[in-house]
Amino acid sequence: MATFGEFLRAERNKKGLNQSEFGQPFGIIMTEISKIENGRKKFPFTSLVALAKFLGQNYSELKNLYVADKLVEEAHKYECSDAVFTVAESQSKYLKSKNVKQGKIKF
Amino acid sequence: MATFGEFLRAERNKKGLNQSEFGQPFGIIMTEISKIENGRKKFPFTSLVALAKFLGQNYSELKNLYVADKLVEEAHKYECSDAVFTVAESQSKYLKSKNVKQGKIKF
DNA sequence: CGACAACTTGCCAATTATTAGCAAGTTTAA
DNA sequence: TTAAACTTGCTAATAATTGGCAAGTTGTCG
Repeated sequence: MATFGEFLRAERNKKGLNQSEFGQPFGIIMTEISKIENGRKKFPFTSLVALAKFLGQNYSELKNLYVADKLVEEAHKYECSDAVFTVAESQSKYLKSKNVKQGKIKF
Repeated sequence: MATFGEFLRAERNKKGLNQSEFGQPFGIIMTEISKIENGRKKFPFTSLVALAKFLGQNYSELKNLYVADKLVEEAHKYECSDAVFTVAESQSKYLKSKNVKQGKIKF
């Protein structure tokens, strides 16, 4: 499992495109693609649906990869052990069960 | 496993303090503590060490709780399933192994 | 029903973070 | 050495987060 940037670079190479060509469909210029592949900035979330189509991949899975990247960055920023992801998962489950009980189906 | 805000509120109640008193040692006024307990804004990270001491708790565990809260918020913002946390963990492990191979011990 | 303490929320200005794009520099391969 | 592909530094614009005050709730006690 690679980072989102590395994943993008691999997909781009599969298609034999350079950064300029790859960015075209999303209106992203070469230098931005470079920064994205190198993890210096995020792929714009608003283009993620288009990206999934372009890559012929499942949107939800792609989104998971995308968001996971952010989570990892956050965890490393705070120098957390990987245990933090387990804690997060149980907090998430807790929140959902709480909201179900309160009738807030919004999850 | 509760949210960080709920956790704080529980700890405060254990000590029998009101929000004003609880915020005192960290220089945080009542309305801010309220927002923090209700998850409307973050406890300042710069005071987390002091908080751990004040609560007599292990700093790393407290930090995990604190950061996990952020991760959950992010995951929900993007409407991700809990699978995202597992993906994140494996991405994190991948990054670490990659950095070890490159001699960057910085994790 | 007041009155008071404890708490929540809305709003705003100020700080902080993130972004897009260009310019300049680096790498790679012929 | 040259050119294409890529990376990085810088800056102005945009977006996100914060602290604090004011105004509004809630809950309890007499």
